[in-house]
Amino acid sequence: MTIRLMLADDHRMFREALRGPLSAEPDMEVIAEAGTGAEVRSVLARTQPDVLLLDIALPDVSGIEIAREVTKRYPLVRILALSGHADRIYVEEMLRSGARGYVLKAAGGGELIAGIRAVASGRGFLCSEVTRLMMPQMIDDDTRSATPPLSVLGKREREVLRLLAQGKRSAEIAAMLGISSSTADVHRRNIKRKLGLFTTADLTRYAIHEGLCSS
Amino acid sequence: MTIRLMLADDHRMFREALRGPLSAEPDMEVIAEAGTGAEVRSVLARTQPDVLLLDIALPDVSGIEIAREVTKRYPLVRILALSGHADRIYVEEMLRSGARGYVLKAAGGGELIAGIRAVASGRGFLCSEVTRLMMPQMIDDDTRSATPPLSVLGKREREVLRLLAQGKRSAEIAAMLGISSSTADVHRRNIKRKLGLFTTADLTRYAIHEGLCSS
DNA sequence: CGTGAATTACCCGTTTCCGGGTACTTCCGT
DNA sequence: ACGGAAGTACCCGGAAACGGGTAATTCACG
Repeated sequence: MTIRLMLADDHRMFREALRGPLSAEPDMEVIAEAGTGAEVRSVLARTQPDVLLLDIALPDVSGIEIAREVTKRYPLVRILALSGHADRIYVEEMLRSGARGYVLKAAGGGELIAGIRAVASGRGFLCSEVTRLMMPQMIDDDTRSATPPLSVLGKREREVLRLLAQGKRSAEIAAMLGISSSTADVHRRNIKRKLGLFTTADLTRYAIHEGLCSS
Repeated sequence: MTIRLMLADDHRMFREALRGPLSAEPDMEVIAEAGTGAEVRSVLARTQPDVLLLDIALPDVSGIEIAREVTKRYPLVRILALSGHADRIYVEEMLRSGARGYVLKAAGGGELIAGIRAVASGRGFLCSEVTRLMMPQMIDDDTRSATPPLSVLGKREREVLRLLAQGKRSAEIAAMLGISSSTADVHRRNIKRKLGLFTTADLTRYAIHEGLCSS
């Protein structure tokens, strides 16, 4: 039985290069590609693969959001997340959002193929490095790994965080959002408390990391 | 005549996938690979390719720095930069550091192969999107594009910037570098003046963008 | 050798961020 | 209906950043 694949990654060179080895597998066929979240949506509206290889960092919308939508709208499509970075927050969030597996680009093609087969047959799959990363979960006290997901913040808090990371001062943020500067300060405090962060640089890095703004 | 290639990119999956199409070209041969700057150095010490395909974002050291070293130490090795991002600052800096060409990963394999051939034969090469990016050079007034390269900062200034972006306060930076907090403040002011930036968030984004720290 | 930049260090007053607290309203889930 | 969280807004004093200025030393380059 043939596994129909779809590749979603903004690096066209990568997609093209990957098509060869995957198509060479006797049980695999690449039926579609997409370079942006919008393209993923539009392709899926017409045809659904068995397995969606989804890069977590699409240029227009995060892989997490796409994974949520796809899982909800096309529950038969199995998502295998692809990432350039070993980062626990992303792994957890992607799995929570419906991905069945997670493979690092630092892994070899062999692990990718094994992952595709695993999720196609209904199992989960984590590449070996991600498995190792998730292992010390109970004892790892590293602040970085423990940074909460963006979802702990409310809508307003996310807005304020984005503007802070863009370099706006409290007074500017207040003016932009039509609130007082006291309120902007309160949001800043709440954001820091919830994320366990301290300085504006910490907040900025977090915001970039979560895709709220770009560097 | 065969062009001997070396691939330097931290994504093993990408390197593996790219090897196939490149080796299939009758005039090309992939002789080496590297996933880190350290590996690039150690491989080059033993053997030099004709063309080095160099990803600008290696995990341990920036492609800019590697390009500088390679250009100085192995002037016969021609560097073709590979990047996931169309960003003028990087393009200019890589070209200044000795790269003969620049190709985006968003480009197709065809442009990569054309680029390899061009630099192997002594010409320069920019993929079409990068060419377009460099075009409006004279009229583009966007602050973002005008942000100066990291090289405008002195050694100390770069150290201070890195620590600022990591969330350290002036007093902490002073203690860490063995200087007074006044001096740390002066460096901060000079950095802002030179880069034309204002807030700590601005500095943090810049530092991340320049590869001085991660998000 | 002279000059400019980098590095070091301080003065000052102002603004912003920060962290402690207070309180009210609205919305949503149980 | 009730409770908790989000959103709004303020009080306070202190810390840190900010931006104006001063100055000295060292180093690299023409």
